[in-house]
Amino acid sequence: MSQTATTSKRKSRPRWKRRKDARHGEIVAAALELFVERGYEATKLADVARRAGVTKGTLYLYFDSKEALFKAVVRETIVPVIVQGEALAQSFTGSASELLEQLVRQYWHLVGETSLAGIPKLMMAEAATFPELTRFYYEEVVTRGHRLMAGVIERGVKNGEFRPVDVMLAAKLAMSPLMHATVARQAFASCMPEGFDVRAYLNTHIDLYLHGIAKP
Amino acid sequence: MSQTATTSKRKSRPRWKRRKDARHGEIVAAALELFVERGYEATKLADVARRAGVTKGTLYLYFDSKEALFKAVVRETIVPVIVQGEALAQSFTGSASELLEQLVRQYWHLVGETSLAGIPKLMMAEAATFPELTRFYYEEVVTRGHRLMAGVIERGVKNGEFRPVDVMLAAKLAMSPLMHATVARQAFASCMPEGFDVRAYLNTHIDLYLHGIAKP
Amino acid sequence: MSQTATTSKRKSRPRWKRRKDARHGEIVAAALELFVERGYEATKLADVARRAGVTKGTLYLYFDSKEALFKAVVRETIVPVIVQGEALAQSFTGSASELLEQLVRQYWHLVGETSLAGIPKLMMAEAATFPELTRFYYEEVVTRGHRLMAGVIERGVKNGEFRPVDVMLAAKLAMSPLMHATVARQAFASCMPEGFDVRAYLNTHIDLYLHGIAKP
Amino acid sequence: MSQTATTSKRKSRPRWKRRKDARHGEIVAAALELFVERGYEATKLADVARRAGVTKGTLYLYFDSKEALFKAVVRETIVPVIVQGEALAQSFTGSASELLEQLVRQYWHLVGETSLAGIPKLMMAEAATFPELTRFYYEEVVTRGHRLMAGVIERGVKNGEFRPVDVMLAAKLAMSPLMHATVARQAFASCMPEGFDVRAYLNTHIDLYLHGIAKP
DNA sequence: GATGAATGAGCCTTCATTCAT
DNA sequence: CATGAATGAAGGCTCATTCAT
Repeated sequence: MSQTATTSKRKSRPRWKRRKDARHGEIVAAALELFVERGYEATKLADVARRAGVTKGTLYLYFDSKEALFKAVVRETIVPVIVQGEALAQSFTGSASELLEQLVRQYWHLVGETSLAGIPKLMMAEAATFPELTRFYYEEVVTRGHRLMAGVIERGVKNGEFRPVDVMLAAKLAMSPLMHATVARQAFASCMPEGFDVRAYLNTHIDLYLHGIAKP
Repeated sequence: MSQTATTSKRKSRPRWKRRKDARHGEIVAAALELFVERGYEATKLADVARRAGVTKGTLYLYFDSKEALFKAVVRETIVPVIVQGEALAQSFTGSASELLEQLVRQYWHLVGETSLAGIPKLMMAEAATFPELTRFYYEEVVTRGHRLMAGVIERGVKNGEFRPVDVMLAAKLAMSPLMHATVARQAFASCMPEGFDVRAYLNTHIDLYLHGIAKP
Repeated sequence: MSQTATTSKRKSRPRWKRRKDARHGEIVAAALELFVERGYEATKLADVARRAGVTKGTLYLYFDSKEALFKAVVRETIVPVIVQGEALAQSFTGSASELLEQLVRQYWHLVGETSLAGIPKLMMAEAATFPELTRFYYEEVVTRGHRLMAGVIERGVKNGEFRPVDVMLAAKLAMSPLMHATVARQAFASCMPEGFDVRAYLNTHIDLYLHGIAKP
Repeated sequence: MSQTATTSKRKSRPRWKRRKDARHGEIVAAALELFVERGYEATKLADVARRAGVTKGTLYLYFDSKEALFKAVVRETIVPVIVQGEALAQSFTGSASELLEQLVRQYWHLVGETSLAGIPKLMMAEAATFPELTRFYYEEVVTRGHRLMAGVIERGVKNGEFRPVDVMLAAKLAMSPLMHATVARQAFASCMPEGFDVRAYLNTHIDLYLHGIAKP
């Protein structure tokens, strides 16, 4: 809800443009929330519009159709994740174990705990409806994420920290508890009134996993 | 699908009754497929009817509404899983490690590989729409499953096979790769043309997990 | 609930026939109630069947369609009224005033207070849907009723009891408070919790009317 | 039918705002005609829309449901009648007999002869379906109308024009021929090809009634 | 004669999309 | 750039009617 861009009038263009850009973002944000909450079909454009503070007609000034909006939501929301992931990969230093732990915790910090957490659930739910988008997501997010993790594990194997394993499978197994927690948390939030102790869950995962892969 | 109704014509009634009993199951089966494929909202009752080999009106002889059909699909499909889970629990003998491995493989055999695999994905996708059903599922399936696994792990801890761990968290972590694979497979099936080597995935999971939890 | 008709076989026809005739009447009675209560369109054949103690299919053994059932209900129910009216006409003795009063009271006794009271309301409501039936009703019931009353009034005029009036109009005016009360009572029953003092209403009507038409 | 459907779209688009205000009334008018003609259940929203010159969907921009439309039709149509009735009551001068006659003729002029005449028939037919609306109608229209008439009669009794009578009953009896004629005319219009000489009917009613109630 | 499972046309209602203002 | 009235294509659900048993 970043309102009023009425401050400086110096640049006449920027004003509008900024407003326009803001609108775009506000609509995407509203749509993300609703798509995650209710799923694609059950989300009404009227609700998206209301939550974004515009009218239905306005949506069509920014997006061609509901489908286009959905795709934009996923694509635009996921891009930062990819970028962050890549950045993370390059800044790695230290042992493989430390990196792996860091990656796991970072994922939760950057995705699991933020509004981005809805995206995986959304993709699971709507994959069949948007095959092309799903392929994009699978390749640019899932696979890339796995490769990121696989690289770390490979380092560990090569430098003798880890046992020799199929690094791609090991990467998937390092991620899957995260993925599942992300998705399940969206679904079962209301069933776990006392919440879900993510910290302990992550600690245990890292502990078990690193013990499991460590060279004896 | 179509049952042979050609058995015996002794009783005059059975013909109809058998048909009627069969219909229920056929409709549920058709609905399950479509709900999993497309989600609740996107599934049209006309399609369910067509796939079940009946007309739209007939659905209402068996279910009060689309919502009721959905709930019936989940409940009736999930009950066998619960029952099998309980049965499995009691037939356990052998070491905790063996049991854990067996449980993991059994789950995949009985759920991951069958049409039941669609249910978890369905629940993830539609949880917010059916809170009551979600609670039922969470308590009768998720939690029960976790407890089953937790019991095994506790055995292992007590008899010295496993390190002392939070058994409930450890149980969740033993299951989450399975859950995630079940759900992701539904969603990304078309993205993995060469399939997904489940056997290797399970082997690696069991290997890593048992190494991770084993007493040094 | 057809019983086994295996007891006495002497008269094969009468037994069944009686049952069959009874069915017919039970269905008509059930239909009358429901048509009056809810109107033609809002009355479901399933409800008629249930109230008559048969199944939907059975209705079609007795009536060709919902429309046919409706017409039968009106015709069969109204015939006794006509017959009684005719009988009444012939048994008249006494002064015109007495006859008029008697007719008014009889109408209420035979129609207004019985289940026949629903018919006028029904005809008012559904007249446009069944023009042919409406014509039948108008001619055989309404007009005939008016003529009956007109005859009495004519007697009164001729023998000097009543002022010279248009007998047909006077007849209608003698009846209309009855008709309106009959119809309104059906409609507003629930709005008049203390009931509606019909006796006083009739007394006042007769009093005013006879004073109004009496020769000064 | 009676209306010349001059609502056509000949003219190039009128102003939206003006259109929107008009739409409401046009829909109500179209619905009134059809509800009266066919009854609530038999009236299809598609027909209402067509007669109002809009599409089905548009109806829902103005009314929440078919039921809401029905209630609006009755309420909005009946309010003017109530208002006129009240106005009439206050403008009364002259003898009670004159007032009564005036009231009777006014009713026919303002209701019996206009499109409002359909409302009483509608309420008779659908009362059971809309109890709340019926109560409103009974209290705000029927009872109020009776009280209006009762006031006039009471005046007459007090000033010696009329005999002492139960004024409420007398009021009902002054109105019931009007009510019945209103309703019956809707129903039996097609059965009275030569029409129905309302003038003579009203004259006779007034004549008989005033003679009947007059102090001897 | 009775049954009741099955049908399918049709209705109310929703909602993504368009377009004149 | 924004609006919001209007559209029309479905979709869920009902119910009169049929027919094999």
